[in-house]
Amino acid sequence: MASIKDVAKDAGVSPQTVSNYFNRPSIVTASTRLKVEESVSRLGYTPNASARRLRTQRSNTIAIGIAPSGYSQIYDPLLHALVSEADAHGLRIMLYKTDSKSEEIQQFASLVAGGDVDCFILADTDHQDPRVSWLIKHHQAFVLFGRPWGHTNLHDQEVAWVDVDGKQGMADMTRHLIVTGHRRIGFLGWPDPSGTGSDRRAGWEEALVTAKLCSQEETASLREESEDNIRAGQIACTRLLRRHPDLDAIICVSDTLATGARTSLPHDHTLVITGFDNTSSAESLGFPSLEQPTRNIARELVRIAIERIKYAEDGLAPEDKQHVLLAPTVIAR
Amino acid sequence: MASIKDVAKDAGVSPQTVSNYFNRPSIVTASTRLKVEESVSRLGYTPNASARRLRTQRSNTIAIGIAPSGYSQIYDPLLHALVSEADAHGLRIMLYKTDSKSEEIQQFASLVAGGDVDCFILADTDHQDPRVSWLIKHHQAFVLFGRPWGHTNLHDQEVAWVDVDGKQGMADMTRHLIVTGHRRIGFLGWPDPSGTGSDRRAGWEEALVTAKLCSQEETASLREESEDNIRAGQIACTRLLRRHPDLDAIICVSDTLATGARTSLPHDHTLVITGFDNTSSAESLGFPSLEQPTRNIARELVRIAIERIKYAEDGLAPEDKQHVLLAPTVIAR
DNA sequence: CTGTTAGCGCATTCAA
DNA sequence: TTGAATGCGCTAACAG
Repeated sequence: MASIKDVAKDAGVSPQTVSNYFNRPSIVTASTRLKVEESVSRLGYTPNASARRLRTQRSNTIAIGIAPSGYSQIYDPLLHALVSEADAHGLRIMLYKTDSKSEEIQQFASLVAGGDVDCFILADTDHQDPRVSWLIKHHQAFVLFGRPWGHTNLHDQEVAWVDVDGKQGMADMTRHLIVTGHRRIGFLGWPDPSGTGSDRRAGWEEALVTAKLCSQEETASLREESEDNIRAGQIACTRLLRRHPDLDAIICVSDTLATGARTSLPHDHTLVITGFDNTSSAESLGFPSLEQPTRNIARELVRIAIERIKYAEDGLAPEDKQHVLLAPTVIAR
Repeated sequence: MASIKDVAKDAGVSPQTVSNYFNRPSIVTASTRLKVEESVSRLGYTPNASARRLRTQRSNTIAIGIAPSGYSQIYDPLLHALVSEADAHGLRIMLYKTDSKSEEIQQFASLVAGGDVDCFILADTDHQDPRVSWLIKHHQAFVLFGRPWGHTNLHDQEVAWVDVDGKQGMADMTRHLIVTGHRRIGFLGWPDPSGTGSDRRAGWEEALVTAKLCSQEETASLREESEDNIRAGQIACTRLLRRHPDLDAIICVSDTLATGARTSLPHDHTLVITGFDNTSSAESLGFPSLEQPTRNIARELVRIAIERIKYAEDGLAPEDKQHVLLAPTVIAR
């Protein structure tokens, strides 16, 4: 494996010049640059990342925690988009395991001390999340995917986040149903407390009340709560329809609940069910849903990650937005 | 950030002893070990991974390529399982972007030269895959997820792989249908050439013929081919049923096609549809499916990865199986 | 069993 | 503008 010395020897310059060629090309003479360039390509030289990391104390790596089994907030398409986006900025994505929040803090400690990671992306944070406290205390760069619900100050400059505007999306979906002729629109949500759940519900409520389709008080009766699984969704949907047989649409907080609702109805039922996430279930069962702006989420996460790394190192405060809310897209079906 | 020297000073031993404590604990006296242990925990010391990598010339990292958009063979649950399994062996998972096979080889070159990766896991390889040739030529450790279909010698010791035994799974599913009273069992598959597709189809054929439910020649009429999307599955299912209205079950090569088939039928239709992968669609639509042995796949991939790394470095030939076929599980519904 | 010496590959001082 | 020295943190040899 060729090292910087081999290249230097081959090009007839000092190792330092080769280093400069990569890191500060502007200070190398054009003619020298040419010689180095040729040697580099001839020897197929690539700088050794570990050595560079040891020297610069920077890993150029973003770490993402993923829960080993079942549901994690970082969904597959987002991971793809993140890898692509990170790659475009010369950053690498590393995965680490997180069974619990306390275990995750252990991982932070070892990854940081090991010099393996410059910035963390965490999902599913809440009020006074111990992980967030730990990261702030240790001046470790991080970005949240999802607002830290319940955080006293959602716009705390120490806590950067990117989130999907569920309220906006649900309001858009509600308006879509209204303008396509629906008048009695129910809602299937998650039980409190759920920041994301309340936010999404608020979108439905506001759009409904604004359109004067019901009063604020009535909304409570037009909705049901359910755990996020198909069977529970079926039951909740049945309960809701028993109370309000006149509904002509039900907006669900997730595709999972929408799937439950859909499958609890006879196939030829005209009731419209809508979901959230536009998963393959939504496509297969043919119900409308809201699609997350995955590409933009990744772009913003990486942009902010880079700024946070600079901030953590040089202490220079980031100028651009550190709190980004992106609206999902209505997929009509 | 505490370094090995700090720990050594604190514990009153040499840095080397601290190093031994971590890497060859057996050669350190119990009493010394205790002292070191205390200092380590007091200072919160974690070895610097970059320094260790530079020194040992090993990254302890497995790289997985993921396609930036859309479908990749490495599905989400497998990624989770891999992270968990790798963690248990002190290995880390790194993701890299792969738009095309030629781009992927570029990535290989830079990741290897940068000392970032010890072993690659690749999916979706075929006959004379240029990526595989490159890796072998450069003595780079790798494992395939999925057999290299068309490879002259599937049990070439240079090419290790882990795969799911689709044929076995499909045969199991077919037998499951037979013993639960089905006699006319059709098949919805992918168009040739598809190694995975033919393999799965063979499972259905063999089980059917073995049970003397039809002759080998008849099977050709009992099946339809379709691209792997829902709409195409609906159409193919309709076509098949027009030809064979007497079918009492249809085995599909994927949950996607099964979803198409299922939704093309009236809700109260008694025809049984089965899929492959046991996705949320299978659960939501309530059709039987085959579940991939994710946990075991991850375990085998990591085990083989470790052996391949040793092999690539010390040249000592791996003893254990380098070609593993794992059967999926029938999820009856 | 422990301590000393040396160097992995690179980038940042300085001096020329 | 280029070259020579130094050390990031660690571990493999060796010597004690």
